[in-house]
Amino acid sequence: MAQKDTAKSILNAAEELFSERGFAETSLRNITSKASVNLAAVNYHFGSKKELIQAVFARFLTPFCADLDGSLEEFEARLGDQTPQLADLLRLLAENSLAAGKGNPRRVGIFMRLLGLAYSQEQGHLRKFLRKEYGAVFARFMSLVTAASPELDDQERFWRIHFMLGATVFTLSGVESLTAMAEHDLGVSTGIEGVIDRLVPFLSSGFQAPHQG
Amino acid sequence: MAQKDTAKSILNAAEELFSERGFAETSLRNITSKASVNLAAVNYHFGSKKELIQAVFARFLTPFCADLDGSLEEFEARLGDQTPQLADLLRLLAENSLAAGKGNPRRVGIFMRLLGLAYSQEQGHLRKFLRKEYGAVFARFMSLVTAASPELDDQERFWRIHFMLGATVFTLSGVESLTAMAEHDLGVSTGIEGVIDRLVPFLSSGFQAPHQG
DNA sequence: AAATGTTTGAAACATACGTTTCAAACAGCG
DNA sequence: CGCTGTTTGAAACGTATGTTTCAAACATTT
Repeated sequence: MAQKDTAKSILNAAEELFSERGFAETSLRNITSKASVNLAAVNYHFGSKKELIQAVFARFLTPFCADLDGSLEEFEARLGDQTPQLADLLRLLAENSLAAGKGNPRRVGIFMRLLGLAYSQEQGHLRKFLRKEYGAVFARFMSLVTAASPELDDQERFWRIHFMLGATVFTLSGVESLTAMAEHDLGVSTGIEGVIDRLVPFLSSGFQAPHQG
Repeated sequence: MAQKDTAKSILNAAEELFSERGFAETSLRNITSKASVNLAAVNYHFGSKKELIQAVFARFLTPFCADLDGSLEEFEARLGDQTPQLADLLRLLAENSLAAGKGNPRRVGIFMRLLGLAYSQEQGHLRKFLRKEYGAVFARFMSLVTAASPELDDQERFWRIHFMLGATVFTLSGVESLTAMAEHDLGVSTGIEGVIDRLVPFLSSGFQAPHQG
């Protein structure tokens, strides 16, 4: 049983360290010593650091996207030819995200931070990998968002989608330090579910703001 | 005249490379070869890589924050004891940001990306530096935002501010690739001013969304 | 139990990094 | 000009990185 434990320990350590410090700032020696395995084990099990990075994403995204695709299937079926509601789509996404990190609520924040890093750091291989591997589910979700906002022209919708994406990635990325800050300054504590509960109305309202042509 | 040119060339190259690839992924050799100066010039003029990073931020933020502080002074005076409007505050911030990158519109995007990196990468020294150096202006702006939203409780306001921050940083960070994407997919091109014109209504509407207590 | 294929451990490898050194080139000024 | 302090250039330094090597340990099958 110690066989798979090595690879899994490496993934666990890498996931956490990458999300805390970025990819280039995290050395294989950092990872292997946190995971209590030998340095060579990374190259043995994953081939290279690049492939380790991709494996970290794959371990989270593959089941997540499969589940999301199922949820979308069901959502579309239940919808028939009705117009979807944006808030429902956001809720669906939120439910799936929370479910993906079940057992460990920190996982969602960690992963949002990783996604942010994937786009802010120069990891060309990662972007290609993500698009190739998970682009289809993303496109399916987006076409539902389009159906949910027939009043917007393509340009306005394009930008508002990215405004929503930014608000979400940014706040959920930093959800740990932000909740700590809120607790320190305001004396209240909220879990990630609480943040999402506040985020959805914000996004819905912004996305459906009056369109000044 | 070649004296100050060396330091300035280094700052220009560093600003661009840091924003493209992050801090750790950009080596001093990358910077000095892009700037066409000797490697040792960085340590001579700035002391260390850390101090170079801080100098890049200082060159942009020091004049920006001074101008912003002036604008806020004027805004508060003009306001008297009226309640400020959030949209006006956002517009004021946008005007100052655009003015800071006058001559080079790319500059705003570059700098947003740098600010994003400052918070997403593990650069503890940078966060301390920024807070110490520019925290006061930030706090002044925030207290106006608080005055502009008396209907929100502290917690809701706290989160909505960060939602706005996220949408802004994320979209303006990637404004170059996003406008390219919009042009490719939708056949239209918008400058950063156009993006900000779309962003402000989105943020205002989200920030003032009905508060479900 | 023996043999085989898989996984680990300790060490070395080549390379790239930030930083330092020190002599040469340059500036401004008496 | 000759001098002094500042800036540059080429090379080296020490350290840390990703990767490779190869023998030892292990697990699995016959």
